[in-house]
Amino acid sequence: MSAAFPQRRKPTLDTVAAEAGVSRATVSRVINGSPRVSPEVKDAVSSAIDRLGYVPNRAARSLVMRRTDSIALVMREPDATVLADPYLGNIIIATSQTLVGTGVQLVLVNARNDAEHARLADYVRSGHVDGVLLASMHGDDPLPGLLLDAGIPTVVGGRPQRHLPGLTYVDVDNVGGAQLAAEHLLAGGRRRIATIAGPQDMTAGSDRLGGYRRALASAGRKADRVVYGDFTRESGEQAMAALLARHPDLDGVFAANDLMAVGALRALRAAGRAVPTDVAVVGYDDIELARHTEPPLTTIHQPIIDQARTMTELLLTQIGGDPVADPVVLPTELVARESA
Amino acid sequence: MSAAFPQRRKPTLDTVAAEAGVSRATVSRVINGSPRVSPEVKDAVSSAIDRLGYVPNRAARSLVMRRTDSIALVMREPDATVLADPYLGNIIIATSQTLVGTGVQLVLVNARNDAEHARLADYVRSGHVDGVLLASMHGDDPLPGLLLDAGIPTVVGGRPQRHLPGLTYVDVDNVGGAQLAAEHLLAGGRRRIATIAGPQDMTAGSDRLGGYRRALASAGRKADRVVYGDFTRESGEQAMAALLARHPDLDGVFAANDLMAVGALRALRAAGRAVPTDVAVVGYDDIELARHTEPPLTTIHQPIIDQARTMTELLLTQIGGDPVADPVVLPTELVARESA
DNA sequence: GTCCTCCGTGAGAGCGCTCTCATCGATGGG
DNA sequence: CCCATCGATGAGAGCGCTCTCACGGAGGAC
Repeated sequence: MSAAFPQRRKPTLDTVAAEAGVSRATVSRVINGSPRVSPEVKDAVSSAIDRLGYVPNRAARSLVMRRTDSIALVMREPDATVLADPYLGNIIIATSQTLVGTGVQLVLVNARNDAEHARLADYVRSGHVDGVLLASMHGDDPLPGLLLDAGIPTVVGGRPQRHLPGLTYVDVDNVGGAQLAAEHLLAGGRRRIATIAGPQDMTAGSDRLGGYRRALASAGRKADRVVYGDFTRESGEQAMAALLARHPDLDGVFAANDLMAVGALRALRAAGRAVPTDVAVVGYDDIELARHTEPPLTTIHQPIIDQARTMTELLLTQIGGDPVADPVVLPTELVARESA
Repeated sequence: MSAAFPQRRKPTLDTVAAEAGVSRATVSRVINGSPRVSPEVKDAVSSAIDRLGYVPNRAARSLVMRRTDSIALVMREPDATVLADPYLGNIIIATSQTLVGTGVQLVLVNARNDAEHARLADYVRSGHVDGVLLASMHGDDPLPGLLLDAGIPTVVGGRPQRHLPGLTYVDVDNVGGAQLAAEHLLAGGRRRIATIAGPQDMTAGSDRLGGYRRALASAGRKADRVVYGDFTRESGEQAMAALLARHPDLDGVFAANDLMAVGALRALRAAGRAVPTDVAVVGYDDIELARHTEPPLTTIHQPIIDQARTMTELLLTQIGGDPVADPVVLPTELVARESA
């Protein structure tokens, strides 16, 4: 608003110091809110800053501070999956919103394969970010360990396959959520229940199957009707068809994610089974799509926004010097619609 | 892989120079690929770098280079909208993927209101990024102008309301897409067509209405059946109900986005009209949801990935010193499913 | 009145890098 | 045989900032 001439040479601390008639050190004190500056000098400096339109140079600051006031959000995901599933988009946006007002910037890093992992490690070590948020790790990804060894504050989204002491994570309660889903089916009077499970090399996949089994066990039933999919709609459709062939009498299905549930709905329709009359279906994730299916899908809602916020907050305190916090597991809840 | 001790003090240029027995300047030359270094020295330096696990400090480099090798992606959007619509997520991910391998980093900036705009301008002027990508601008946002004045390379996504000379944008062809949609309805034999238009203070809204009108005019028909929504599903549902009440005889509808089309589908079902038999519906955006509606939605596909890629490429060349390129408008295409 | 404390301020070093300029040895033309 | 030329290398300044330390003056204790 008050920059005298748009394109004159950018003012530096010295420029401001000269304008205000004080030393560079004093200007720095004013900018950083040091209490040891007299009110008059402070005002003089502030007005000089306004007059010149001075903005501190972040590179210079981070060079001497060895801090960058920015964190990286690393996504590790093959392209197609990323785009079909709004999960990552939500994580990204929620993270960025949590950061608003903290003065910390979000750097997005795409590490799709191992080659890019090497780059990434270098990048982080070059001191360009103060900490790292890891989204959607697969299997036994080496990245968390690498970062931990390098002493970079790191928070993982989702429980890592292998627990590393000193590495915090924020997970949503997959076990509890799946349990909720199965209990809902049971409470609805369904007795011949099956599940379309996710890949077992992902914790989301194995935990959800575990929760499902636990619920059935508590009710004194065997959980022996299991077919596996890979979290895509197509796999859900095939799995449902296989389930129907193998257990024609089933009356309830829990799909480990909504996309597979959508596929199941389609297979059920093709087989002439009415939902939920003949077969009740419960999904998992509560994606936008779930409220628009025919019938609308009963599913498990995950607090993605909370997850992103919690991850960010844990990372910031850790960067601030606090000891590494304990892992956090956020509760999930069932959203009852019409499919079960 | 080869860092001797994980946590020794980070090596600097001087460390490497000492290790290799050369001067700091020579090491710098090797790192930056200068041709004026003898092969033997080059090898000696490279191996010293490997041995020490040296990684250049970006802050120091950008301090002297006045370049940061990173760009900002600024999103301007109220929270709710962002999360419901995967558009931004796609733009973000596509941008980040375009940047892979260029050595340029992506910084995400959330400027939700005017207060945050001021911060943003400061942030950009503090030299933390070399250029700015503006996503989803509304109305006559002052931000593009601010950045243009500040001399920051900037590329806008979508056509800005007010054209600023010297500001490039990359748009998808909203006019052409809407025209395609209307022509598809006409080609299908529909004669009593209406449209659910979007907000007219957004170019996507007004351009799509324009394209629709143009198609009808070419066919020698009046485009007088227009109701406005705000791009939400609810508004689409209400708009469709209003349209039905006002023009009970209509046989085709073009909704300016898929969410409103989904609402329209619901209103149509509630009114007992069969789609596409009684009324044909065409949407716009080709969101994931569109392929799962009942019936699957015929819609206009936008090359979002291309848009993000093009924006990024234009920005990079501009940062590289090329003159500001002309705006680019990318073609859209009709995806025929079952609703029309 | 003297000494000590404490507060506000300035001087200056140094963060890790790039780049200009100087240097030095080798090469070649006259 | 000397000097201009050129290519490889080193010395050193400086990017804009923070922070330590020193300093001068005011105020309080004795």
